[in-house]
Amino acid sequence: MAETASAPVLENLTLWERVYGYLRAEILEGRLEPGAELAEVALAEQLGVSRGPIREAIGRLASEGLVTVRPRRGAVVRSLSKEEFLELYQVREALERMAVQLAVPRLTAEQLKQLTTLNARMREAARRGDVDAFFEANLSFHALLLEASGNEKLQELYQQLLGQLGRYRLRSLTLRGTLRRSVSEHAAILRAARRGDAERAAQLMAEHIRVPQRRAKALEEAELR
Amino acid sequence: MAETASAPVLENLTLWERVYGYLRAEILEGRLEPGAELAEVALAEQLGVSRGPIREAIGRLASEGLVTVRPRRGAVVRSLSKEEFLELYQVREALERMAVQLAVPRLTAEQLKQLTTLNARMREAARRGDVDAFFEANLSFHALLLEASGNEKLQELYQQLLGQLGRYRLRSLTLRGTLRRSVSEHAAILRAARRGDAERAAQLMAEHIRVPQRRAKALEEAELR
DNA sequence: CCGAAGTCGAGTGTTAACAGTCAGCAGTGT
DNA sequence: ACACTGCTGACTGTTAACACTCGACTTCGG
Repeated sequence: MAETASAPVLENLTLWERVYGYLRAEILEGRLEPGAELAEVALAEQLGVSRGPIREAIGRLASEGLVTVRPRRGAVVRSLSKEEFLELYQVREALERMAVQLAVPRLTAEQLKQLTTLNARMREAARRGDVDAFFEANLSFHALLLEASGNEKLQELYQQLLGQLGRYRLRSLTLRGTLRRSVSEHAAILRAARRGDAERAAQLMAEHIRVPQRRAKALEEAELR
Repeated sequence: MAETASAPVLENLTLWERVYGYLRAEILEGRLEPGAELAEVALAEQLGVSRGPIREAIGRLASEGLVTVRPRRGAVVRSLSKEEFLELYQVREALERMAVQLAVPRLTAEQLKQLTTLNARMREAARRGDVDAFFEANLSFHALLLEASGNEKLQELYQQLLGQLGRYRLRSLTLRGTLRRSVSEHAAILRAARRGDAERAAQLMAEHIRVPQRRAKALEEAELR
């Protein structure tokens, strides 16, 4: 799972944990698409383990919402309906609003600088039209705020949520105008944060996250990638 | 296995699902206290199944935060430190604030009436000093708001969170003055809701949930029940 | 040609046994 | 008395095999 190479940390993970990490990465990085079936026997042979650890890994993934198990009929990679997608986005809004509110009074000068740098990188990527670089910096920006909240449970739930949402990317979000708007919304959040106005920053973040929601609401089911 | 008697619903659940339900109830209803060990062999014998389903059930509970598994050293019912308790409460604040914001524009006259009735029941229980009745109505009040939000994922996470938090009850919350204050905060939320002022209602709910947080923050670790 | 009952196979749910690990304890040496 | 080493038992992690379910295909009757 994203091995930080050259780390001779002796891998003391149990088998099911490694299977879990493998499957999770396969799903999050899109090699297993929504709807794909997870056959226990096939996976067991492919990975060289028995079905026990496979089942435990799949159970865990199901509990986190990445796969759906239909009792006696096998597991499939979960696919989200438009309604489910919107619901998850509302939860994200709730969590991230709270994260900002908690983070603002705790932000160090160093963290503020990092956030500013990340937003500058996004502005630059938007100017070049480099969508991938934009989204990467964007992810870091939001992740840094979550980290700065100091609430580990909040971070954990947020990461889990992103895992489910991240596989779906709205085309309309890659428009250049949309990218630029996103940058200026971030800037406004940072201005409020520098003033120490947590309530205002949180409010702006909530509105910022509502933008993709409105876009998604206007889409047909099929357009959800 | 913990059959809800006189429910002839043909139980088509798999074994591990029933074990899961049994253990979950044991934990939530306090028969298994935080720190208690969950020995696989003992449970298997006690419930008349093999260790497989037991392991799957425990894995699921771990994923939901009700138990902690220490690899190769068994599972124990999770106990929360003061810091973890506070973190979870902040997450609850985030979710419930969002629930109210979503619920207010959707509330039917029927639901508003139910909420008013529940709050009246709480006022009456507070007057009598009937703490149990108070908390029961209080739970229903909050649950109804979550339901009215129309967001199933939000409800699911909320219930999961309550499962973790519910086992710890702060003594200071049972003081009569605290109960009365809670009732009037609910009333204020309902007034804002009737006006259709979602933002204000959400704000009041957030503050309402911050009260127990402040109480908990002032406590020593041991006093957390 | 169409529908219903029967059969078969693939795959999941469950079990029992094997293998390895960790905590605790006894014993030895300093 | 104390620390360290090596054993032992209990328990978890994993495996392979058995049992049963459900879907798909075949077959038979109308």
